[in-house]
Amino acid sequence: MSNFRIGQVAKHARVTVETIRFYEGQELIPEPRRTESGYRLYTSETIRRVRFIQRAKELGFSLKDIHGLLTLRHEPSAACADIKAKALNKIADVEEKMLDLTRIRRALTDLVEQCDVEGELSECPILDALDEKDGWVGDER
Amino acid sequence: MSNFRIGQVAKHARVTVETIRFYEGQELIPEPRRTESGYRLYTSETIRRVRFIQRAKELGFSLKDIHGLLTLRHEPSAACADIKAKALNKIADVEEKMLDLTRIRRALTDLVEQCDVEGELSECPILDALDEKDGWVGDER
DNA sequence: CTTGACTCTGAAGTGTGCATCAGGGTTTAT
DNA sequence: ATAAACCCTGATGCACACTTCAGAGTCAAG
Repeated sequence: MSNFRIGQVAKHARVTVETIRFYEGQELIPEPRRTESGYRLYTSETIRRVRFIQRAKELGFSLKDIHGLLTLRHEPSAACADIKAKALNKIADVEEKMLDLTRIRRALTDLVEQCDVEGELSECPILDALDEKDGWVGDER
Repeated sequence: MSNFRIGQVAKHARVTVETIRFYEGQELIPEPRRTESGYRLYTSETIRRVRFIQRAKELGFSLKDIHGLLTLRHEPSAACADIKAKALNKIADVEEKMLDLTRIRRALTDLVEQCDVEGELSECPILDALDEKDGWVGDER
């Protein structure tokens, strides 16, 4: 169930072979072993990794973020406490993303409802939806 | 409560003036009126818009997506049904993102727990997080 | 044993989302 | 009335995440 060549990995993970090689350069996937002639040989683990990377990207994580996620558990000499701290930070990131998504969805569902009730869209509920957590426009950081 | 110049808008929206002008070029914000000498004059509506754009970006929406969101409500001759369909598509996107984030958070909290209980972390739980919804690696489109 | 699909490396190019610079004009405070 | 702070346009530069060459070797099928 192993020994995929780069093209097969690409197909299964729905990316191009160049993306795979690029990820290798970025250390997002480990250097694979090679055939005698130099062809890369992968296992299905790599396919899972590449798929994970694609999903995480869609969620707004940068490749750097993703690298952090993927290497959380075996940092060079990290004490368990360090790993935990980092993981907790990531959790906070994730939760903020979720909160914002909730607001966006709220705005969108409001829009749909207005669509249902009237044939007419007077005001823009999308613009309103992300407002309330800031006060008036004049608030500074 | 109106008549902001570009620098004030930038400050209130926590971006640079270049970003504002860039957004104008991308038609993400409307062309503002001008003073006699050519200075742009905005209302607080623009500040709200720019803030909205920043949030949506953090969620992984591209500027093109955001343009779509912002112009949903007054498409040239779009039937309400078209607008609704677009909004529903976005909602589906958002909900998928939320599901994925939930899975990632789960993986991260599991990781933290393992950290608490043991000093030992066996396999990478993060990779598992986004796995189950695809079948085996061999599924094609 | 040749044709076509696949793979290799390294370098250069692309699209997005701005940031920076060059070379000016405008406003405001002192 | 002049310096500081702001604004203008248009061009160029930059980080990120790839994509596209260019030029060559490898392998399976007929």
